[in-house]
Amino acid sequence: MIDFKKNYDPKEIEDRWYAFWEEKGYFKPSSDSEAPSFSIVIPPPNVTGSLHMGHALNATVQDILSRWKRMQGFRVLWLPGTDHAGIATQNVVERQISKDGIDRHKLGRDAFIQKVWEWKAEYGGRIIHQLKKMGASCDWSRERFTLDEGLSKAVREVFVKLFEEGLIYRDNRLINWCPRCHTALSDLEVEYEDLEGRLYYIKYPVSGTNEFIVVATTRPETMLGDTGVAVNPEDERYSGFAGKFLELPLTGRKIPVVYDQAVDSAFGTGAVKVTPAHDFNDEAMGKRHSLASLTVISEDGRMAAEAGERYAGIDRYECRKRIIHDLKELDLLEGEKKHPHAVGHCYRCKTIIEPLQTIQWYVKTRGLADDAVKSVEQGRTRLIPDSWNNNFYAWMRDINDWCISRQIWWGHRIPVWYCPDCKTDSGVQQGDIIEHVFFEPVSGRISGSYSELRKAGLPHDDIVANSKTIRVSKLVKPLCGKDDISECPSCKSRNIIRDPDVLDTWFSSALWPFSTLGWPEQTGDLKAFYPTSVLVTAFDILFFWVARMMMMGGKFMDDVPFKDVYIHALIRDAHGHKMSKSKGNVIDPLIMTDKYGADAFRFSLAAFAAQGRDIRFSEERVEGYRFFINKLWNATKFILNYSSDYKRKPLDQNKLDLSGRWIVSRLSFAADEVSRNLENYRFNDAAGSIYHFVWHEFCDWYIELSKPALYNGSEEEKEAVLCCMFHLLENTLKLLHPFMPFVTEEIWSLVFEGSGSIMVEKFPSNLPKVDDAERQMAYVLDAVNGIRSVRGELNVSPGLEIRADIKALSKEAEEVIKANLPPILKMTRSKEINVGMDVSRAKGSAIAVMNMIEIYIPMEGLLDIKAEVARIGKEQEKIAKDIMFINKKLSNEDFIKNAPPDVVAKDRSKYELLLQKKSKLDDNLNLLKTVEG
RNA sequence: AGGCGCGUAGCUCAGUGGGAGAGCGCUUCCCUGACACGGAAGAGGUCAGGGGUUCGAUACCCCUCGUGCCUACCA
Repeated sequence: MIDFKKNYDPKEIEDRWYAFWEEKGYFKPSSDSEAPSFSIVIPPPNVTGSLHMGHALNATVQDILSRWKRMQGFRVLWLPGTDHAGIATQNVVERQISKDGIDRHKLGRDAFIQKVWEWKAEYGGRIIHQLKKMGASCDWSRERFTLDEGLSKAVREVFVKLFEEGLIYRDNRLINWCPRCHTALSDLEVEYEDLEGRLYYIKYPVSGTNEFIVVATTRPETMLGDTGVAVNPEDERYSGFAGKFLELPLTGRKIPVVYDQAVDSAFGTGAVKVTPAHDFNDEAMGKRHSLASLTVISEDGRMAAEAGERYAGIDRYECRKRIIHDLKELDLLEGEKKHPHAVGHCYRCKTIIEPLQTIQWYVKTRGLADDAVKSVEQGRTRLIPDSWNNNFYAWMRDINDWCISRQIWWGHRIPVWYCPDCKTDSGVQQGDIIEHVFFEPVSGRISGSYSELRKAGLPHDDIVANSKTIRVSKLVKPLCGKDDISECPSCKSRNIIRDPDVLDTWFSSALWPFSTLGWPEQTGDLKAFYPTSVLVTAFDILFFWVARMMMMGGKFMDDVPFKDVYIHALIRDAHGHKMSKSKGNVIDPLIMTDKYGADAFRFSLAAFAAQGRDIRFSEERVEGYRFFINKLWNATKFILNYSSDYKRKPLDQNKLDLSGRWIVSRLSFAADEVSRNLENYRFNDAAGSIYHFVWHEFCDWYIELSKPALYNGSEEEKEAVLCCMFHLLENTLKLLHPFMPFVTEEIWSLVFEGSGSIMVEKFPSNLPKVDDAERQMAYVLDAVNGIRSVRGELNVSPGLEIRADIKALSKEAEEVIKANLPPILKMTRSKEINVGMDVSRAKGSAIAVMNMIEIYIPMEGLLDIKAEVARIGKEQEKIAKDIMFINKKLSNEDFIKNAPPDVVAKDRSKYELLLQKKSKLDDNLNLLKTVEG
């Protein structure tokens, strides 16, 4: 006899089973190369991250799919890993070393990177460990990191190829710059937030007159870089200013008035200052009118030398105050007012970004994006739910070139070198236009062009090693190669300078579906598992990541990276707010697994995961699913209680009684539902199907129906029931295993001792069905439900055993009920039930009218006639309403003419049934009234 | 401003061109030999509002209101 605890306790078993599976190698793809492949690459979590709700849902979905497919016989690979999160990781380590007063520049590039690797070795595995707690069946032997040697090789290969094809290029234009992270950011890495700003009205004197043009701006500090003022050509207020100049206050520079359609006359004063070096719109406007571009804010967010002596070196927001103050002194500030507007922030550190003109590397995305769109349009990649298609198309249509260079150290360094000793095509010495800024003075120099510094006697290596920033003019010819370059191929100089920038982390993530499988080598994994079967992700990285993988996959693999993209919801708190640390509404998934067990938590996430809607997380529901697991546990315990000396036999349908045939049929139905729903990524429906079967069919009905046979039945009856029970339990556990791996494995091991792990069992399909069981079972269900209703509604004491008379309206009904009397008696707490086609109502009986039977329950003078009349009357009313409704439909010629015949037929038979029921209710009611009960 | 979505039982949400379902909560009753993490019986909904298409609309179309998100702009 197995020692079965009263209630299920997940704590002691989860880690044990996880270790067991891993040790057995079950997470690795089977070596059966004939089996069809099923592959998933994990969306690599940030190596600095720890598991949050989003990861938990994401991992649960992937694990359900992986375990399910594995049980279906697929050769499953779920490949895990993390990304190196360039900016985030660098920030973490910089903070760490700054506690010891160390700046990364003092440490030097190589030593700093070494520090980051050390940090990664110590803390980088946290999220992996947390995924294991969730039960994730990833193949850890294939775990990858975006900075691994192999993945770095892939990055290099891709960069060089794109460079050679001209799809990667350098350009000098305005980009989003984070002054704190000290790097460029892509468009996507900027988050806009509404802030309460101020709109300042500033008077710009018109040269040679006493007039002013008043401009309105939210960023007065940028006026130092103004190179024009624009007005709308239609704006009559400004019609006379063509060709005139303004005197830019605080600088004395003369700037032109230009006319541009883009100016909104209704906003502010209808005149807008133009600062091409610090605003994206102004940059475009400047280009249209050939205005100069003057950078007045530098990379650290302080005013640059060009801002003038009075302002240079002070912070951009301090400068704003000073400008306002100075304008007031000059009486050039006409006014100011509150003005809410959206301001871009760095997605990593939340610092307000500064548009800056810099030279960066870009990927030309147009053609790649068009191909990605085609793969969705042609269905080679499906987005699920497909309501995302339009969003995807729209974004891809408007995509800008992708800025991929970052001015940080942690990441894939750009494989490009520059030779200062060569000349540009136009004959300029390249060393003259490569500018170095040192971290601290070297031989008394803090900056200068490469040529100058060499002339001043600094050795090449010192110049490079001490450079905080290297600005390489666009004119300098980049040297790019698969292998590192140590000498200039044309002039053979060994004094070459490597581009200091690294690539955007997403650049390497974009290669993830094939770089992790060994590309650029043509590996067996690549052949077996690319394209991957499905990508599971949330919509918030659809563009960041999914779109870019599609672009790169199409370009380098000539095939989509995944056939399906299942886009799951975002998890919000119970009030629908996004979870965030600052709001303090974060729920830690590990606390959930600790409190309720990983299985209950996973099942909840699956049950929440309806397509197309965000999830409001409710802890109560997790608790509810823990109860469900306990229910399963106790059902198992019940079976084992009565089977200690039972030897398991294969299911023989001929030996089953009606309830057995019925429940076997229901199981088959439930199994089909689970599979069908999983096929369609309907995880909530799949979870619901199995939940309903286990609780409301298996436990509520079959176990109860089988009790008489188990308690008092013959050996044969008992054996038939147990045989059925084990069939149900076995398949239920298998159906549940992808959702709840731990408890199913635990029960499996206890019940089906010696049969190995449930993980490698076959997922149920094509289970036996029984056609007529449902119809016949309806009589039994009606009998039980009818009697229970009467008992409940008339408050018959639960302990009181009653008698019931059942009038069967068909021979079949009579026979079925007679054959199933013991469970009906037990389930209705009846001591006696008379069944027959000629049974009639005894005086003082309560009444229940069902479809094929009528039930009379003698109340021994306790029947409250008035209450019973009211009860029956209420039911009559309901039926009368239904009859009226259907009658109206059936007497409508258009309905008969236009509705599908089966619908009409269905309504007709429903109508007949209702009429019958009504007449029976009428008869019984008359009886009640006329003969005083 | 444009786009997408949502509004169904007290709450959280499924759902479908043929008179609406679940879980939790609520009411009444029961520790009946798997389970009180349980069992039985109930109550509860103009499917946001208005219009249209249809024999028939909660579902499809349009409008309004409320609500959430995304994208762009905001001098």
